[in-house]
Amino acid sequence: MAGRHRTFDEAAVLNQAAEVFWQKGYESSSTEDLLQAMELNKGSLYNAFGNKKQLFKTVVKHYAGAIFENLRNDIQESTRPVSVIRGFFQEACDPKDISAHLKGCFLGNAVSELASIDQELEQLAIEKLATLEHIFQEALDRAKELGHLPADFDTALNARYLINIWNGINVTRRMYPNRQELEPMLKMCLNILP
Amino acid sequence: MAGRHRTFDEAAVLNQAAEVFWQKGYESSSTEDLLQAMELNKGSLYNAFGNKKQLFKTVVKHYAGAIFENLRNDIQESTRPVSVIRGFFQEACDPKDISAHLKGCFLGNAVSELASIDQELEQLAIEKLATLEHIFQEALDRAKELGHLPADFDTALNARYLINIWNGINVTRRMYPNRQELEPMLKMCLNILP
DNA sequence: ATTATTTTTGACTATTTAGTATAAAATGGC
DNA sequence: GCCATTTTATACTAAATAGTCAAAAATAAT
Repeated sequence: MAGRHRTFDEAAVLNQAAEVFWQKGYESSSTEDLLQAMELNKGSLYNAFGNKKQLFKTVVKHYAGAIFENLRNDIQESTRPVSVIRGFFQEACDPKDISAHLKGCFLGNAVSELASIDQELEQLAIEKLATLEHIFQEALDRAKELGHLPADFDTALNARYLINIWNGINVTRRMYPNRQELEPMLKMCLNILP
Repeated sequence: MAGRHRTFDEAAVLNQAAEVFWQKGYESSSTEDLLQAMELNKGSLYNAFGNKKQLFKTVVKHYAGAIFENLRNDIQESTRPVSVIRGFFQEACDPKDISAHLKGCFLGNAVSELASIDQELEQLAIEKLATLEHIFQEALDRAKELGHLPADFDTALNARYLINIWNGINVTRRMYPNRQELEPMLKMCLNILP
């Protein structure tokens, strides 16, 4: 295996690309925007990632992979999985990084934007949102095992309820980008949990 | 006031433009797309509506005006305003026109897309979504007057809850574009209503 | 009828877009 | 050291983009 080595860190440039796609969406992120954020030259980008669409797919998988692994770990390691879920939603109402309010949910944005633009990319984003729903369900299942939820608690239905709240918050937080206007509503939404 | 008359129906071409913006979003709707759907020539469009951004503003106002007037009428005329709200959400789960599932909510899509692209257009969409929230509240207020809701029912909080469900459904319906997968979750969401 | 005003039409422009091509630089295997 | 291979750098292209312009067509007021 001869040849010159990559001079950039693949994970790092994918994170930079994720920021751009997250903030501007798919279509409005120009290759120039991406190149500048990733600090790459055109040849390097096309050589390493193919084209804009393939880059987006790689970025979504990289991004979702990282987020979901963290969340799954937090749930597995916690003795109170319901609290992890609550914290996940609380963070959306009151993010450390205020720009998160403006950016919303990367995956939800992608579904909205790409529905009539690119079926394949939309499906990828949908698949990842469904994975998040499934992680919610895993957390609820674990809470049930721990006796924190009643035996007849429908974890599938409630996980779907939660992903819907999540999808909602990520638009509603743009309407009301401050904790005070969101928290009472969120509290009400999460009344279904102990 | 001399001069040639308009040969097109303004409301009709705005509806056509709304279809395009609704389906493809703001940035991905090219002037060519709009021209073709509106069956206008370039000069006519720019003469009548200024530019793409102004057209979008006009379209949003036209669209929201029509929808909201209908919904307000339905609420005012009904003796069961809660049923009108339920019907509004039910329609989102099981639309007569299946393409509505793919298009989602025009206003919610606009908020998602435009957040980091155009502040002014985002604010307009947010304002219209807030109007929808306010219509929900009017309906709940009326239901309270009619004795359909308890005297201590917090209509503002519940209206915010409902707009969040609405924002959620419009992404979740893309994940599950069929009644069966949405209805049980929607039923659960609307358990807060009698 | 003439004239001032408005709409319609379609050609035109300057800019931006995603993606390509080609050559130089770097590197490992022999 | 040489050569095959890979990455990097940048100039380039073809297509699409939003928006302009000037002339023709239509109309109302005088």
